[in-house]
Amino acid sequence: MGSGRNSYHHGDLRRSLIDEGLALTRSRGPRALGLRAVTRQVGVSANAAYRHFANQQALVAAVAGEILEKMAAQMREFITADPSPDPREQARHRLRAVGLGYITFAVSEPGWFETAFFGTEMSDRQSTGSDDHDETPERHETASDDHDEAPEHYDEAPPFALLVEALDGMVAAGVLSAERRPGAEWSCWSAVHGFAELVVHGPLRQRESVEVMTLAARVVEDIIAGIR
Amino acid sequence: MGSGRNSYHHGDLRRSLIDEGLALTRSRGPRALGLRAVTRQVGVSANAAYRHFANQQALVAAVAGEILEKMAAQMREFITADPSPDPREQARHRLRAVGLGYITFAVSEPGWFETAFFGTEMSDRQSTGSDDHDETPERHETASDDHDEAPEHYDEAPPFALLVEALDGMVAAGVLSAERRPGAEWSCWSAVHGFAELVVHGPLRQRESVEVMTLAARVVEDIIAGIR
DNA sequence: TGTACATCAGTGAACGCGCGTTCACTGATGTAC
DNA sequence: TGTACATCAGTGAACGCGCGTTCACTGATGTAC
Repeated sequence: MGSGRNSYHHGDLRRSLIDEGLALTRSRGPRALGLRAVTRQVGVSANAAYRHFANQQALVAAVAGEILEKMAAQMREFITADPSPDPREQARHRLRAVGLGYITFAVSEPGWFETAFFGTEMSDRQSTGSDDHDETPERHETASDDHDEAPEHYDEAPPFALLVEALDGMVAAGVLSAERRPGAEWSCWSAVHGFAELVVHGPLRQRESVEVMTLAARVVEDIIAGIR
Repeated sequence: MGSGRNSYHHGDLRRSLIDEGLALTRSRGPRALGLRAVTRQVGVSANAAYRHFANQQALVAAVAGEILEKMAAQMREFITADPSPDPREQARHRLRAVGLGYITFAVSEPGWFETAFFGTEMSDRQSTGSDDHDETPERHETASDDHDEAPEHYDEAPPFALLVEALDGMVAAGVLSAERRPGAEWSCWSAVHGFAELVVHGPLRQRESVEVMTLAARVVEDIIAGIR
């Protein structure tokens, strides 16, 4: 039951594969996350991964899940730095922090950012595959493990949860009206995610990071102003 | 000089390859756009493409370029339907149309949408490749052709140009202040592009298209309100 | 109008690559007696 | 404490695939004389 122990053949290959997956995607993005590439890095035969993951997709999902946790952690860090005692300003700060945390993570870890979305996308493509037999697709038995796995849909992901909380907080603090609340998450997420894409894959790719964060602040201000 | 003529071996293979590239990406996205796949579809040997494109990337760029034109066309269609005689309302309508046209294109042609960005991204990754010899990289001689090619950076792309025009129009109509103008394109593009991503690859993927367009309208309204 | 020729758009085969996955296996481990 | 055994995490080889690109070539074309 002792977790880490290198007592056996490898010790904890599952953990190592995920860690190596994180390393590979961090520097080279989701397309570097192949079963062969990961096992090669770890120094294990290619099919050894099948003792721990049903297939490549399962590995990608596990890595994506951990990345989403890291992203949420970054966002929480931004939230914590909270100067104001005014609850209205606190609510605004919180929403701002959620947005800027999201963008900061994407900008500083583009490979991870891309993988998080690539991974979650992949994992629900599987349900759209064939049209023929519509029997229940044998819910995967891998569950009940820790919180390692990626959520099935990424609107259940931790970063999204933080956004929802922040918006609810805006309403509670009376700084966003209740009837403007529904749908506000899509405006916020769109602005922030779109900006991240423009920086990571788009025309803002080459810009200095100071400039990028200035523009990011503008985008976040604009969308917060806009949803009210 | 007659263009279409099936007078020779193929007639106009370059055109056919691009058309087939459009067909493939339309239904199956950018990853379906391989040299072998395209030539196979056209019914020509794999290496025949090299008579018309330096490499795969050049084909992708050409296809992406045509997609951006189609996207701009969609946006112009939205702009044209202009009911109001009031220039202030016209300016707002124009900006709204730019955003909704962009989203509509992405939603109705997700494969093309993805390809447009994938393609333009690919084509400037080449300049970031090696660090050793910094001699001038032999500007590609393919130029001087028609407007077939993709712009080198996609902030020069037709859809972006339409956005810039719309924002300038807002200032001209006095409905956006001059000092709020700089940077406004990034807020708008972020919101609209992000929303498109959420629909095409993200959590809004499965939603009904009526619902999607309702949400889209909200996002566009919010960001237009926010930039002022 | 007829013939020789240079051009160059296409062919077919091959190179070398990396991939996900499956197969029959081996051999270290913890456990039951 | 010592031995037999079932378990199961790993191995190594192979299957079959598709890819981009290069090579030496062929043969239809338009053109010069």
